[in-house]
This record gives sequence, structure tokens and C-alpha cells, in this order.
Amino acid sequence: MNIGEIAKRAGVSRSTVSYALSGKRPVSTATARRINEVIDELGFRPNASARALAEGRTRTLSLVIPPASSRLTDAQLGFVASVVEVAATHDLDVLLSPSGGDHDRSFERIVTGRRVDGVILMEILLDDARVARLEQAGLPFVTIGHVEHPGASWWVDVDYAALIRRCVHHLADLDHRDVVLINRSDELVAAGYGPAVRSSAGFQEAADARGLTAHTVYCADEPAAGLTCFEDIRRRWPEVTAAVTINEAALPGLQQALHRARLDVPRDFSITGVVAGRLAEGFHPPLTAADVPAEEMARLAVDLLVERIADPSATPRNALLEPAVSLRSSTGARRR
Amino acid sequence: MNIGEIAKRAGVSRSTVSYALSGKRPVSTATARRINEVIDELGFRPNASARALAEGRTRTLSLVIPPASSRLTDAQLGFVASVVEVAATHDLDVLLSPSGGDHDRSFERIVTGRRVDGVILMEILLDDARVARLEQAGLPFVTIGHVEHPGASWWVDVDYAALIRRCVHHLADLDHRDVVLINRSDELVAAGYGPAVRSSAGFQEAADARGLTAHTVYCADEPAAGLTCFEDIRRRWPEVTAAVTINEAALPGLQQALHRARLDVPRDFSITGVVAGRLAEGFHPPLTAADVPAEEMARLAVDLLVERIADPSATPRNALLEPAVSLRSSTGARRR
DNA sequence: TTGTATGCGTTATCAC
DNA sequence: GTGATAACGCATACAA
Repeated sequence: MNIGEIAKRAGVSRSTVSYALSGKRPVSTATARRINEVIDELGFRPNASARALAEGRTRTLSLVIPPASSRLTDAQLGFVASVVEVAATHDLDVLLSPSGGDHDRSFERIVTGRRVDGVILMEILLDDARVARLEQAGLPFVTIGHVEHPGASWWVDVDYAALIRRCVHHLADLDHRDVVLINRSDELVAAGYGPAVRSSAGFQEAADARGLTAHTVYCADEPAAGLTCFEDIRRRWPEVTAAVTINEAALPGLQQALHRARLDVPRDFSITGVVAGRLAEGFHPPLTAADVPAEEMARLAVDLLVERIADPSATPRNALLEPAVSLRSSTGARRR
Repeated sequence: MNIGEIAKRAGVSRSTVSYALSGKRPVSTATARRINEVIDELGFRPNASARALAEGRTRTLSLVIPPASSRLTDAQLGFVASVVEVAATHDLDVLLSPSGGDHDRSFERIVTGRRVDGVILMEILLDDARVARLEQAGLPFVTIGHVEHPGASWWVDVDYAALIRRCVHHLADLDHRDVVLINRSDELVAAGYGPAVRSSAGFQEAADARGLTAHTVYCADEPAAGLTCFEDIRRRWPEVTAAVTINEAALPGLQQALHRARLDVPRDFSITGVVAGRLAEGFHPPLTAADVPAEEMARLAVDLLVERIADPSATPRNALLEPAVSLRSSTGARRR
């Protein structure tokens, strides 16, 4: 069934049906009613491909996610769900595309096949080839995270450096002198993953400012790694009394390590960092941490992208979020 | 840039370019080479909308997910990522569509707009309107979970009843006499959510068979609910020594409640159930549980769907998975 | 082995 | 206020 069928049954031309649907041209109330009756009766909806072809836009966004092999963290997953949700409020569909590994086939298909009107790029590196690719293709896009020299570009990010600094200051205020940063994997840092790199910088900076002794460990995104990492820390720097982390996936392992070492949090050891709110609350005891504002980031990203699509020559905008550190129960004064 | 442009530059007709691309008609090596040169030089890729319109298929699947408001569980999220991954191996893109709440706008758009070649429907209810809708629309689909009377349909599911029975027998073997099922929310059960309903049935069945006293609590999908649920259990039935659960999201809260009650697992209390492997391993101590095989389900679902799309009249197939219960450290003999 | 012509279902530009 | 009709870019049946 197509628009011609509707036209025939309503006794009008195809263009009239089209205009009745889009409202881009006045249609007499009588014919509009007749057309709508037929449409309702037959349950007609315009063919999306035909419409996209004629209109030059697909009413679809692409969300580029890290490959499934590198399992998504809780914050990332919340973000994906929220993006879909927000896009739906704009009547936009979202096409998922795993990328970052080898199969950038999917990414290429989307970029060159004009499959979407715009792209949201998750987990970008400080120097990311896909950014250049999108620019070259002239496809509107917004990145989650920002490249090293963002210049005039569209992005939304969390200010990891600032948040981690705040965490360190908080620990310093509680009289901790030896602290450790549980970062994400060293491969990620080596690849130039912004949050990891900027957290490192912020950590060092604040530690220096407060005269703390600062150590860093790199930890794979999985519980088991969290366990061994923490044991490593205890072995190498037994004097450390507090940890800052951005590694959500390692949290369960950390929890386990703490338990094994018979360390009470926060009496014997303090923990803080940047973590999805749900995870922070799930920790025992609930984590004093900056909650990654996944929903807000999603809303901002989609809104920015919609804006950029509507006006490709608009001046670039961005948002650097600095959510509050929620005081819960995982940090306390250093025990003498 | 379009196929005509390529044809002109290569000095051939448009159809020849098209055939060179699809390989559906032999093309002399000489012209093929010339065409490919031009294509590479200009970085040409056929317009997906035009191709979809002409070909009558979109090379896109839809994955219908629960609305973000009802936060996805770990197992669900692993499933989403895997579906995208597997679809990519078939050169298929995946369109995400939240549904189940009110905004079935997205769902309707996809179904009637011929936006996709097939649909994977997650989290279906025992009696699900969307199933009927898809059947009526004549759109190939595979469901995750099966309706009450599946008849001849395409689906993949986990045999919750059987797995929960196995868990109960395991507990009975360990001499537990009073057990509780920590189910998902009562709304979900009331709505007719298969895994919740079937787990209940299996639980009751096995408990009866072994002469155990069985209780059930319904628990919202969040850590806080897990905490209060467990305290509730302790208050109402202090004699209970073991729990079976399918509620992943409640796990952190459960953990916390156990700790607060100073209950050692498995010495004082045993826990088992059906849980995503990653979560089971993150628990402390690691959970003896049936791991939801998200990747395998994803692979099966996509493969079945691809098969059904290729041959809509093929005889329906389905898969009822019964993953092994991994013995870890959270169950032990009842303490006398 | 290659070219021509038509159709896919809309939108939008004319014309009336 | 409404109708023809030409794009949109590709696939394919039909010719040669």
C-alpha cells in the first residue's frame, strides 16, 4: 500500500495526500478529513526509504558505541538507553554502530551510505580518526568526550580532571597523605582515552598542590582485575589509605579485595571517584563519588546534534559537565 | 555523487556500474577495473535509501528494547551489545527502538514505515500485543522469551523454570528446608512477564517435590529494593536459610543487607539463582548460579531472524537454552 | 559483455 | 485549494 492507493480511495491526487500528511500546504478540511479516514482505515504510513530518498534526510541518528567485546560500563549503557529515549522524543530513530575495533565496516556503511542525518560518537580518543572521517564526509556529529584540541567543534563531556581534583582535595581534607588512583587500563591510556588521561593529570595536580604522595595503577575493566589491582596496591604501598577511581567495572573486585583484607570502609580505607550513580549506591558502603550524569549527557548530545543538523553552519557549541560529588559513606578521616 | 557520476567518468552505463557493484551480472575485467578505480578515487558508496527503495529491503534489523526508564539489567545490556555485534557480521545495521511504555510511536514507525527487514523483540510478556502487531504487519520477527502458547513461532529463551528447579534441588541437597525466591517486581509478574512467572512456577514445583517450605518476595529492579526485601525476609521468616533469585539489579542491595545482618555466605546463608555471569562473579562470594548466556542468545536470535527473512515461509524454529549452573562459592550446607 | 528503460514511493515544483 | 509531473539514486527486466 502506498500514497497512490490512498489518493485513489480518497478521490484526490497523490500530492494532496502528501500535503495533507505534511501540512506544508493548506488542504480543505473536507478533503483532509476524507484522506485521514482512508489512512486510518488502511493503517497507512509513508515508506521511510522513499521519503528519505525524496527528502534528502533519513530522520535517523547513528550512535557509535565501543565494540561489545570491550564490555560497556554501566554509565555507558545508561547513556545509550537515554540517547534512544531522547531521540524518540524528536521522532528520530537511532542506529547502533559498534566501532573502535577492526570492523569499522559498520561505521563506514553509515557514514558514506547517507544512512543517517547525524552521528553521536562515544568514547573518542584524544586524537580520533573517526572525527576526521566525519568532518571530511560533511556529516553532522557530536562527540562524547573532546579531542585534545577541540577548536570549534560540537561535544559534551564530563570534566574528569576537575572532578578528580575535587576528590583528592576531599581526601586531603580528611587528612589522607598517601593516595592512589585506580585508573582504567593502560592500553586505554596509551591509546589516548581522554577521561583516563585527564583523570591522571587532575590527580597528580591536586596531589602536588596538597603535598600528597600519589600513586597510580591501571586496571582492566573487569571485577577480577579490580581484585588483583587492589592486592597489588596493598603490597606495593601499604601506607596508602585512600583510593580514587574512575573504573566502574573494577568496583566489585575492589569490594571483594577490601573484604578479604578485612579493611573496613571508611574506617580503615577511603574510596571515592567518578562512577555511575546506580553503582555508587550499590557499593557497600555507598560511595562518595561524582555521579556520571548519563541522562543529562544524552539529552545534551541529542539536542546539540539536532541543532547542528537543522543548521549545519551554526556556531559550534559544547558542554563540559561538572556534576557534584555526592557525599555518601565511603570516605572518612585517616586513622592514626 | 551518485552511480550516474561514476558511470560517466568510467565511460559506461549506470547499469554496468550497478552490476559491477553487486556482481549479479558478469562484467569484463577491464571495465570492472576502470569502474573500481573511479569508485575508489571518489570514495563512492551507494545511497542506502535509494537502494532500499529499489530493492525492497533495508539491510537493517530492529531491536526492540524495554524503555530506558525501566533500567536495563546487565544481562539485557550484554544482549543488546551482542546483537549489534552479530548483526554486523551479516552486514546488517541495528535500529534501536524503546517500547513497552507509552511511546510505542517508535515501534509503530518502524513496523509500518518498512524501516527494517525484521525485528527482535526483547522482554515480551506472556500475552504481548506487539507480537500480534508484527504478525499482522507481516514483518519477520524473533522474540526473546516466548508467549504463553507459542504455537508455531520463532523465539529463543532461557528455561527459567528448569533452572530455578535445579537451584532448588541443589539447595535441598544441601539440607536447606526453608527457602525464598527473590523474584522481580510484582508489577512485572502481574503484567505476565514470562521469566518471573515461570520462575515462580518452577520454584514452587521443586519445593513441593522436595518438601521444602517456600516463600516468595517480589522486588523492584534496584539495589535499594534488594536491601529492604532481604530485611523483610529476615523479619517475616527468620528460619529461611537460602535464597534463589533472578533479580540481578537487587544483588548489590542484597549484598549490603547480608553484611548488615552479619550473615556470612555461605556459612549462614546460601544464595543462588539465574544471573549474568559477570555479575555472579562480581558478587562476594562469587555466586553459584546459572549464567544467562546473553551472547549465545544474541547469536541465535540474529541467525534465526536472518533465516526467517531469507525464507518467510520456512518452518518456525526456536531455542530453549538451559545453561549449566556454575558452582561457585555462595551455597553451602545448612548450618544446624 | 553492455546499454536502455522502467519502477520503487515520496516530496516538491510547477501549473491551474 | 488541487493536480500533473519531475526529481531522488538505485536495481533489474528487456534488448542488443
